[in-house]
This record gives sequence, C-alpha cells and structure tokens, in this order.
Amino acid sequence: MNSEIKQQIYNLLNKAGVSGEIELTTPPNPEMGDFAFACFNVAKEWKMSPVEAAKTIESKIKKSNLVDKVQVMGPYVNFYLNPGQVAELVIKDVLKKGKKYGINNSGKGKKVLIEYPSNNTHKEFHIGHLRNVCIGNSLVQLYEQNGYKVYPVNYLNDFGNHVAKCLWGLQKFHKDEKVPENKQKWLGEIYAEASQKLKDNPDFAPEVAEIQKQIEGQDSKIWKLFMQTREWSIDKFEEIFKQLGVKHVAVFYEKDLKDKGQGYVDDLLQKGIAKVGEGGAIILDLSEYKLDIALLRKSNGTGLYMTSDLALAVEKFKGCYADESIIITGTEQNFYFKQLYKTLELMGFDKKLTHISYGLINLKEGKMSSRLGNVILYEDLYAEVYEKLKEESVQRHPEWSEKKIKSNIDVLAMAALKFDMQKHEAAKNIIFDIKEATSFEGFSGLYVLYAIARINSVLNQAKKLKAKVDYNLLNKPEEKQLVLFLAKYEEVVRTALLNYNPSEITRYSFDLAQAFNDFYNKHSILKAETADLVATRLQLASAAKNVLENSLGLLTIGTVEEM
RNA sequence: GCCCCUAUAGUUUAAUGGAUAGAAUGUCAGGCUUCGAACCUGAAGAUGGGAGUUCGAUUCUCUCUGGGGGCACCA
Repeated sequence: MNSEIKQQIYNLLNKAGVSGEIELTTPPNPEMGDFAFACFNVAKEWKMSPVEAAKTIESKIKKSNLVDKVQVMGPYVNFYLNPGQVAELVIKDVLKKGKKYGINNSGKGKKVLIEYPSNNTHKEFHIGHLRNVCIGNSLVQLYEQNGYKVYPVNYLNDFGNHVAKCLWGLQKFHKDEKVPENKQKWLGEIYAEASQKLKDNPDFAPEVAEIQKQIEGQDSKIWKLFMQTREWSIDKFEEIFKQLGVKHVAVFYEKDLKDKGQGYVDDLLQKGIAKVGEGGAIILDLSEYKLDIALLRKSNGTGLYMTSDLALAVEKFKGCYADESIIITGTEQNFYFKQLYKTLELMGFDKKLTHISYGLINLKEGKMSSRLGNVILYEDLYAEVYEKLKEESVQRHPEWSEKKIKSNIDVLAMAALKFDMQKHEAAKNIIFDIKEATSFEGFSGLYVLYAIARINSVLNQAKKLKAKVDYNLLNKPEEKQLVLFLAKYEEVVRTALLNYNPSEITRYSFDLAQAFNDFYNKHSILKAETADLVATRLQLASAAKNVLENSLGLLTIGTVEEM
C-alpha cells in the first residue's frame, strides 16, 4: 500500500494507544472497509479480548481527512477511506513519479551478481531454460530498479561429460552427414540420441570416457571439432539471449575454469580437508553436516561439475565488487548446491551465496528431460506462439502492413511467453500445457497488454477540453478499487524482491488489469456526465496505464500502442 | 533403503496462524446502434485421510496415503 496512506493510518492507531509494529490487512470485501487492523496481538498486550480491544481502539480513534469512517467488526478495526482523498493522493503520486512509481532505494550502494541461465553447450535450449531466463531477467530488473548495482553473468558449461557424449555420437553415427542450418539444434538432437544409446548399451561407456579425456587434454584429434561445435552452440545462445533481452556483463566457460578448479581440489587434499575415497576418487566427507559425501574429482583424474564450480565461485567476484552472488537453477540441484556452498565455506570462501531454484516444467505427457526426446524447444515454442498471434492479428487488422504486424507480434509473442513462465512461484513445479500457453485468454500477458491498448485508445481519442480535475468525483466503487490497487503496487514490489519471487508481480499486473476492465465496462470515460469527470477519469486511466507498464517492465515485458 | 520438496474446484493455481479459501480455464445462463467483446456480468464447483498444538489451522507438529526430486565418478 502507498506509504503515505499507511503512515496516516499508523498515526491514527498510535494516537489510539497502539504501539509497536502495526500490520494492516485488506478486508475480504470492500463493503467491510478498505483496510483492517486485527486486534489479536494488542489484545494480549492489554489483557482483554480482541473484541474489547477493537472497541477500545474505535472509541479513541479520531477521523481524519483521509479516513471517513472507522468501524469495528468483531476483532477487527476497519478503516474506510475517503474516495476523493485517496484518489488524489495516489493518482498524483503515480503521475508525478511515472516510471519510478513503486520502486524504492533499498539497494542503494549494494552490489549483486546474478548468474543465469548457466546452460550447457551441445544441448538444446528448451523451455526449462526459458523459465530460468525469465526469472533471472526479472530479478535483474527488480534489483536494478530498487537501486542495486547488478552484474548479470553466465556460466556456460562447455567441458563436461555431455560434450563428450555429443561428440562421441557425432563421430560414431553422424560423421559424414551434411551439417544442417540449425547447428545447435542438430547437436542437441545428437546429444539426446547418444545419451539414449549409451543408456541402452553401457559397453559404449569407455569410448565416451576416452573422448572426455581427449577433450580435457586438448588432444588435437578432437580439439578442432570441439571448438567448432562449441561455437555453433554459443552463437545460437547469443541469438536467443538477445531476443529475450538478456544482457550478460561477463560469461565464464568451464573450459577455462577446470584447471583452476583442479588446483583447489589439490589444495583441499593437501590441507587434509578432502581425501581419497573409493576407487581413487577425491571426496569431501560432509556427513557431519548431513550432506553426505561430495565428489570433487573422478578416479580417472578428470573433473566434475563441482571441480569447476569451486573456481567459478572465486573468479566471478574478480572484476566486480559484489556483496552477494545469486545463482538460478532447477530445484533438482538443491542438494548439490548445499554441498557446493559447504565445500566453499570449508575452503575459507566468505562471500554471500544464494541459490534460487525453480521447479521443473512437466508436460502433460510426462517429465521434461534433455536426455529424453519429449522436450519442448524454446525455438519451436516461440514459433508456435508467433504463428498463432499472427493469425489473430491479420484477422483483426486486415489493413495493417506486414511490417506493422511483425513489429507488433514480436512484442506480443515475447509478452505471452514471459508472462506465462512467471505465472507461478519459482520453486513450484509447473505443468506446462501448450494449449493454455497459446490461448491468450484470462490470466495471460495478452490480457494485460489488451487493457493497456484500450487505455491508449481512449487517451488518443480524448479531446482537449476546458475542465477541472476534481478527484472527489471519483466516488464509484470500481474507481475506488482501481485506485486502491494502484496504491498497493509499492508493497508488491517490495515483497517480490524480498521473496525473490517475480510471480507476485505477474499476478498483480493481471489483477490490476482486471480492476481496470471492471471500471471500464461499468463507466464511460469519454462520455462521462460532465467535462470535469471526463478529465478526472482520464487521469485515473493514465495512472492505471502507468502502473501496468511499470509492473510489466519489471518482468521485462514490453507493451504495444494497439493490438 | 535414506534425505528433501509437495498435496487446494474437472484442470492450472493464490492465500505473514485470523473475517465468507481468491483467481484463471472448462461447463451452464446472459451482455456489443454505447470510449476496442483478445472484454464484461451471473451460476454451480475445492483445502488427500487420521490425530495433535491453538481462542482460532489451507498454513505449525506427528502419522498414513499419493506425486516429484536427490542420494560416488551426470549436470
């Protein structure tokens, strides 16, 4: 809620004898008031029943300009705000602050590294990576807009076992094939195929291990192929990142970190923290922290993900002076990251490390895995959404040029996808239904964009007229609800950042669009009864547009004039 | 086998221990000579089972059942 409103209600409660931290809630129904103070805690303090406490507060409270009425309902003290007063306060604030409305300065002077999506070369970029990027993009925005200095970085794993598998498959089954146009996709498919073959026939394992050794040893037999295929992958990723609006300030590659990581493993071994385990592998016994045993190096001497991750943690902080490093991965790596962070701690590494994880995307048909064939590739998904939107747009706007249609859909398709990826809390597994994602009805990015397009249409049709803005005219329930929604935005931004949870913004932007549509359908803006009311409602509409755009901006979703 | 996460309308989901569990979609019934119907209004529809803590539990604890993930050479 708007801090000014909050402060005024706090003051009233303080004067009525309530001390300490005050929390206000929203009553279940607007007829029961706009804000509520629950008296359970204060009742304990005053040694009376919550109902008595509420009555005591009511009798001591004085009304103000802003607060029209105070009414007790059971253990709650409910506040009714004056519609004109609250409208003036909120709308003026929104229009004055513009793009800066809703954000705060909580991050001033703080620096944060955000690492995402840290995907693998030689594999597909699928819908799970899309979810990662969407969450990462939004976190970058949330931090940046709230005053933090943000360093978005990426870590491409170009040197792991998956590369060996892919190159093995390529050499064994696709050696003389003509390389298709979409090379990255081709490599991804070969990787998936190789994984499957290896699973079906474990006898191939030594061949893959040999290739892994060749790669790590920069053997000339494989190095050229490795570097070339690596580049194919990276080029495509860069293209995708550009389209999604990701701006990494630095990219780290496992290729460059593995040796350093091996050095840290040697150190740990020398210090007696790590030891030689079964079969000669280097391990770290973390069982006293209930983290089992971490494997730092394979028995054949080659590295693992952990090996390079030790070096990455250190290298990331060089060149930027961040206080904290955030990394975004799937929840399946939760345990691994606990092990990694504990290992770093034992190494003496003392930076703040935060692991944000997001749930798996399950398809209606079953689990998503890049090892199996049932993946939805980002490119395919985008193409499908794009086509569907194009069909709709051409139908609605036959007079639009192809160029205009394209530039419009570029924005709409991205909005649809990014919104859909952030509908739910990051940590939750989600079930992805392509039909729903491409339906554009209800809880979708297009719904919000449509509300903005309608506001634009109204604003463009408004004629200059002699009229006086008078916020007291905004006395309809739908107008007041819309105003209260606008006021709530600050708090939504604050908690979304606190919980690392952009989905709170997503939901808010939809709720706000809904509140506007409700108002729009019941009351005419341009044909309102008086010129003054027209002018005032235009202000309300502008404010709604402003906050809708701000909230979508945090989700890195752009908007269109018309659609 | 051990550890972690999770269970809310037909489906996808929301709810710092607090008021009548909120949406979307689907179904049914309505609304464009009225600022853009990719919209709006209305109806029916949910907390997996059992115990416990509490004035009060979707929320905390235990247990059972179901789902997901992880657990030494994958990432």
